[in-house]
This record gives sequence, C-alpha cells and structure tokens, in this order.
Amino acid sequence: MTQPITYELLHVDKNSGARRGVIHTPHGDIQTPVFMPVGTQGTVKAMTTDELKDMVHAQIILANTYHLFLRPGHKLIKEAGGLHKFMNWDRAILTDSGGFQVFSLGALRKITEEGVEFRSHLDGSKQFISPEVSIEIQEALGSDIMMAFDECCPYPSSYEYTKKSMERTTRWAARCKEAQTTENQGLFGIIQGGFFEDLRRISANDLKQMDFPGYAIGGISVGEPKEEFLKMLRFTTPLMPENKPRYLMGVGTPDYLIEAAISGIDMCDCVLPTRIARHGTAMTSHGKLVVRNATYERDFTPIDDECDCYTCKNYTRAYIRHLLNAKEILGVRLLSIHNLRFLTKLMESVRIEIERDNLLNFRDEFYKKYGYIK
RNA sequence: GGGUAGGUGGUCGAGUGGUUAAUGGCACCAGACUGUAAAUCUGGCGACGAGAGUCUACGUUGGUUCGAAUCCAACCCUGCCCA
Repeated sequence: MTQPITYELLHVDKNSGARRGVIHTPHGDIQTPVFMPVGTQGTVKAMTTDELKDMVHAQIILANTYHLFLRPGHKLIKEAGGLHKFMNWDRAILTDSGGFQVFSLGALRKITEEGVEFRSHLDGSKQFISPEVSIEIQEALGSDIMMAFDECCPYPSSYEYTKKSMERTTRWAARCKEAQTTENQGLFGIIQGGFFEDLRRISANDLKQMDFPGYAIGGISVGEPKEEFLKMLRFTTPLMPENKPRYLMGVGTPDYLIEAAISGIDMCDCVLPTRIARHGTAMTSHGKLVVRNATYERDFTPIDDECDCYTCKNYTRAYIRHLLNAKEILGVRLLSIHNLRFLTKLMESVRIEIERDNLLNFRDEFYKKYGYIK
C-alpha cells in the first residue's frame, strides 16, 4: 500500500541543522517546521475553521481521542462523515491517542498492561481505553495522522517506573500498529523514556524497528527546567529517522519552538496560545504581555506593533483589556487569533531562515527582543 | 406627623460584649498556565512600614464596661406602612 503520510526534505540549515520540509497528507501538504493549534474537542477553542485558515493560516490542527470518545462519541462523528466533515475542516488533522490523559488525569485513571481505565471527568463513569480502542476511535474520527496510545510520565519519575512505562508504551505501539485497518491514515510512534538517555535510545530503536511513517517525542515539556528540556530534546531528535516527520509533542512557547526547529523537529503542537489567550495573556515579539493588567488601561496601541494579524491590525490593547475585563467573548477570540497567528507567523519566519541557513542568527535576534526565558 | 425596619471596609452583605482589621460574594490588583478535567486556578485587597509593628475604623455624639461594630441615650440619614 502507498503510505498516506510522507516526508520530503527540502533543505537543511547548514549552520543549525534545522530541517525545512513538506509533509504530504490526504488533506494537503504541510510546510515544516509547523506549529499545530490544538482543538481538543473538535474545535480550536473560540475559532471558526475559516478564521483558522484565513487569519491564523493553520495548516493542520489537533483533536483528542479521549475527549471526542466521551462526547459526542466517535460513532456519532463517523456517522457525520468523519471529523473533517463534522467540524468543517478540510485541511489535515492529527489526533492525539488519549495518552496525554493518562498523564493529565493522573488521579482518575488506572493503568494495566491491557490499557487504561479512566473515570470520566465529565460524569465519573468508568471508561476503558486500550491501544486497540484508541485506534478504533481514531479511525472513526478519520484523522490524517493518528498517534500511538502511550503513557506520558510525570516529571520527575524514577528510573524504574519510567523504564517499565516506556517498555509498555512500546508494546502498546506494536498493538496499535497491529490494530490499524485503514490505509488513508498514518500512525506515528511516540518515543518515551523520560529524562534518561539510555531509555530514550532504547525506545527510539525499538519503535524504529516497527517502521512507523512518523515519530514523536513524548514525555518532555512536562514541567522540567528548561535545561533538562533542551538536553533531552537535543539527545532524542538525532535518534529519529531522517526521512520521516519528527514531532515534538506539547511545545509551546516561542523560544521552545525555535529550539525545537534547531534540533531538527518538524512539528509541534500546544494548547498554550489558546489557553493563555483565554486567561488574558498575549505572546508578542517583545515577550509575553498580560493584556488584563491595569498598565494597559489607556494603551491605545496594538498588542504587538510587529504583528500582521487581524487583531493587531484592527484593535488596541485598551479595547481588548476592556473586553477581557467585561468578560466579553470577543476579547478571548481576538487574543486567540493573535496568539495563534503569532506562532504560525513565527514558524513562517523559521522556515524562511532555514532556507537562508540563518536560523541561529534569527534565534539570537529573536531572543534579544523577546527575552531569553530560563 | 405616627409606626416600623435599618445604617458595617470600593460594593453587596455576615457578625449582636473579648481569640475582630472584622466571614463570604462581587469588583479591583497581581501571578501561574506547554500532546486542554482550564473563558481556569492561586495569591493580594484600611493607612503607613522592608519587617516587627504602629495608627485609624462598623452613621454622629456622648455614656455603661477591665473591654463595644455588638449594650444604653440623644441626634442625623434611608426604606416600607399608616395619616
């Protein structure tokens, strides 16, 4: 069968080693490195799909297996014609497997070799997700890229626990691959191993044997110090195949995204831009800006004077602060548009700078203005 | 004019003799947020002080008491009812 997800390497930055490429999917090409907005429940919170295309220029978005399984149910979405049709999005979709919920719903789940029993955060009911169930759900959703069902370990975790967990994740990955029945979806393996280099190496090697069309790094950016993050990122990325997409899960902040690209990552996703937008904070070229704060009460300038987004072209800090203060939905919407566009724009710049072999200089310039965050 | 209920910190509103600078909500101020249990959560919120602490406060004035937002008196003001 022809592989539905393929990676084409266009250029490698001679100075940083960063990759400029294209991922071909059944729902269009993705220019990489790419930032993928997260739309857990079949919606990037507060955004219409037209806004995601026209204002944010999103090439691909995420959705979540666990959440859509609980509500409205994957069968309903299949009945609707799949998630693309259900949510009116004709570009690529990547679905997370529910693996992150094994981590984030720590208190509400029980892990066994067979799978994970969750207490639904919605109604407390018992739910069970195994590698096979996760794939069944993701196939029903019809995403372009499915993720293997994994466990994302908390930070810190002991060597013993991390090792057991990683080995189980590897066995689960094999079961996911075995369970897949569709030919128009690509299943990515997830490298785990916490903050232990030998475990990362084992995980990467074992998963490579299974020949997935793409690989992800999971289990970092879970609250560790930045040095730890960078160390693990720089150690793990070179272990990933060069001819396939490399996806760093759950990142993030502008500085992390640039570092990821430099180390050779092609894809990143994060809830941060939309979440902090809802909480009143903007990402800007000069660092983060808490628009809620009283300092901006009479600031009639845009969120970011260097931004080309709809929000920055049309609205002021003072107005957005007022909307947030008055709890008007528009404030959250405008900030979400801005934050998402800020990151997709950042990645556009990253792609251009890679082509010019100039990403390292770009990073230095960016940090000068943005502030290097430890 | 008579009766009645009441006047508490930005606001609404608890508190009816001491451990009360005074519960709580809201407003306000700040912080956190990284494969979304998140339009959420945490903290602050009389003044001065880095702090220990000091001072000023529960309509006003006076009183009772070791001690008063809490009890008493007069006055001022507000709501409601009657004339």
